[in-house]
Parts: sequence; structure tokens; C-alpha cells
Amino acid sequence: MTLPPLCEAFVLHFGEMGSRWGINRTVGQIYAVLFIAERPLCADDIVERLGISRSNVSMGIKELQSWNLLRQRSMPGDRREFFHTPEDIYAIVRTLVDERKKREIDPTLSVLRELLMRSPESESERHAQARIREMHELIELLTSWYADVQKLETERLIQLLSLGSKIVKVLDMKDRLFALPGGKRNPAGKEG
Amino acid sequence: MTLPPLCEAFVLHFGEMGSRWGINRTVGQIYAVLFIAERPLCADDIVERLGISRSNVSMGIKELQSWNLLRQRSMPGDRREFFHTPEDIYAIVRTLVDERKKREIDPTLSVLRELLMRSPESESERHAQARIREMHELIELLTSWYADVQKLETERLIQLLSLGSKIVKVLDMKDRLFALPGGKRNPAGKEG
DNA sequence: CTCCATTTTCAGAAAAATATGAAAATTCAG
DNA sequence: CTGAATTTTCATATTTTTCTGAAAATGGAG
Repeated sequence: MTLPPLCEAFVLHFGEMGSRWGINRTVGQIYAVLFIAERPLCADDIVERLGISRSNVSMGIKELQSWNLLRQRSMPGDRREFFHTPEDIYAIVRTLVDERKKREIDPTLSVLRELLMRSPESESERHAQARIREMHELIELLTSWYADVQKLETERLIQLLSLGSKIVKVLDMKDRLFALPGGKRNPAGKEG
Repeated sequence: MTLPPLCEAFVLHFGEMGSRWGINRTVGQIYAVLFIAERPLCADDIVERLGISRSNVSMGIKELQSWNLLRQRSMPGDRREFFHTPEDIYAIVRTLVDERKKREIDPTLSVLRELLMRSPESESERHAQARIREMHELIELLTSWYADVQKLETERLIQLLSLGSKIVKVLDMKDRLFALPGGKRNPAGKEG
């Protein structure tokens, strides 16, 4: 690896983390290198920085592209392709979450739904279905929350995240305000 | 595998998903079996249901225990240990998130912090640090949001999730209400 | 303590995932 | 078109992870 110490440490950690996330170490390292690079890099730049084979880089890039995580740029008078990550880190996280959802949550939801449609043929299947239903409902709740929050501009999202659970106080306040005239109007906290 | 078809389908899918989450297939399957079981199971019950070796089950259980995902129970007059998952699925998710945070986010934060303390020794290190700083800030934001929301009772959490981004409207309302008397009082949306 | 049921450990087998180099394919200037 | 530069593919080598059976450890009951 031919990276300055600080960069090397980052890249190594990122690779390590990647491997706990079901992404392979090398792919994680390639991403890390691109993330901190000052300029778009071509495949051979990555080969040099990570000291891995050209073909490995090629496959890693392909993998990252399939996750929509890379931008591509070609320089005039140079046949090589140059890769970089989006500037906006919020955009990166959105992509990451969207892709994981697409690959993991959506297929799971559809399997769970299919299982919930079946008629249980024994007591144990009946019980399994009840558990699966709980899981399905929870995932639906989280998913629809995400679908909703995803639409916010970054500005708003940050505002919301910064508030954290203090939001609950705001909610209480709202409830109290609107509850004054005619008693409990909306006890479950749901809106139209 | 000796499971009714519905259970088998669930267990297989769960194992498959587990392997994308850095958990190995078998461990995922063991968890799935326990999750849908009608009663606590002993290691041999799992051996029978999944058709894997006793030692594999033993290691899988150990792994799940290290994640705090299992409850244990012993039956009077029976020396075997029986395992089950918590009833409350929200509690399960909380545990899961807590553990992942502990193992993945916390170490990453500390590495990033350490890297940010160093003095960059080149332009490329300076740039890397700037990128790392952005990442660090984003993770801090998400983490502190989670730390905050984690404290809510399940009831409240569901309420919050159900609202989704509609919460922003409530915020706007609040801002407008309190802005009336004396102009912009809290433009950044932060409280406390 | 001994005995026996049970669980855990662990070295090595088996399987799966990754990495490589060589060859094939692509791309584009001339 | 040709040919050089570059990228991709793919069979196989390498490494890593997972799984197993045998042996060791544990933990009560008697």
C-alpha cells in the first residue's frame, strides 16, 4: 500500500468495517480510497495505492457501481476512466440506505407477505405466522417512516435529527394545544 | 431440516439474509428457529430442526448470546438449557441496534476521532482529514439522534415513527406559533 | 467422589469467498 | 481496417470461513 499514514489507517479501518457489513474488505478499501481522494482516480491509481491486482480492482469497481456508489468521469485525451464518490456525504448515505433497502428489506417483505398469505397447517405454523406478522408489521413501520423521511431535503433532515426525541415534547405541546377545546381529539397521535 | 414448510421457508430466508449482514447463515437460521418456536428449545431441538451438527449449534448459540439476543431457561428436573428469543419484537430490535452500534459505530468513531487529532503532513492528508471530518460529523449526528430516540418507550417510538415526515409540519406550526410575538426566536430549530 | 448427561472446545476437513494472471474483449486514434 | 491502450472475464490458486467429530470440560445426582 502506498498511502500516507493517515490515509492508510482510514482505508484499513474502512475495509475492516466493510467486511462486517457483508461487503468484502477490498471493495471497502477501494471505496475508502476514492472517498478521501483529492481527485478522481483511474483503476491503476487504485492498484498502486492498495497494492492489489488490476483485475481485483476491476471487479471491485463493478461491485461499487452496482451499488450506485461511484461517479465516473473521462478526461479529454485520456482513454482511462476516472472514478470518484459524490461530494455530498448525505447523498452518499441516502444511496447506501436505498440500495440496502432494495436488496435486503424489499425481498424480505415480499417473502414475509407470501408466508402470511398461506394457510397454516398446524399449530406450530399458526404460531410462526403470528411471529412473522409481528416482524412484518415492524418492518413496514420502519420502512414507511424511512420512505417519508427520505423525501425531506437535507436541511430539514438535519433539523429533524438534531431535535432527536425532543420532538416528542413538541408533539405533546401540539396535542395539548389542540386538545383544549374538545377533550382527547387524537389520542393515538396519528394524523390524516 | 425437519420443519413444517412455512417455518422452513422463513428459516431459509432468514439465514440467507443473515449472511448478507455479516452474520453467518447457520447463526441466522438458529435465530430464526428460536424466533418462531412455540416454546424454548434446547440445543438438540435445534440440531434436529436444522440438521446441523451439535457443535455447530453450540457455537451458534454462543454467538447469539454474545449479541445478547437470547434468553435462557432451565426446566426443573431437566439438565438441558432451553433458549428462546424475547417476546417483544421492539426489544429485540433495540438490542440488535445497540449491539451493532457498540461493535461497529463506536470503534469507527474512535478511529475517526483519532485520525482527526493528527496533524496532516501533506496536502492529500489534509484533504483526507476534511472528508473524514464530514463523515465523523454525520455519524455523530445519527448516533446522537439514536441515543435520544432510544430512550423513548415503545409506545412513543411508534407514535413518532408513524408520523414520519409529517413531524416537519408540526415543527413548522410550532415555529410559527412561537415566532408570532417576537420574530425569529429559534431559527436553527434547536431546543434546550 | 463417581457416574452420566450435557455442553464446550478445537484441530482439521469441507466449503465458500476472494484474488490473481493470462487471455479475450473493447475502444478508439489513425 | 489495424494496432495499441485499456478493461473485463474467467479458470484456477489462495485465503478465509464454516462445519464437524472426537475429546475434554462441566455440572449435578447419588
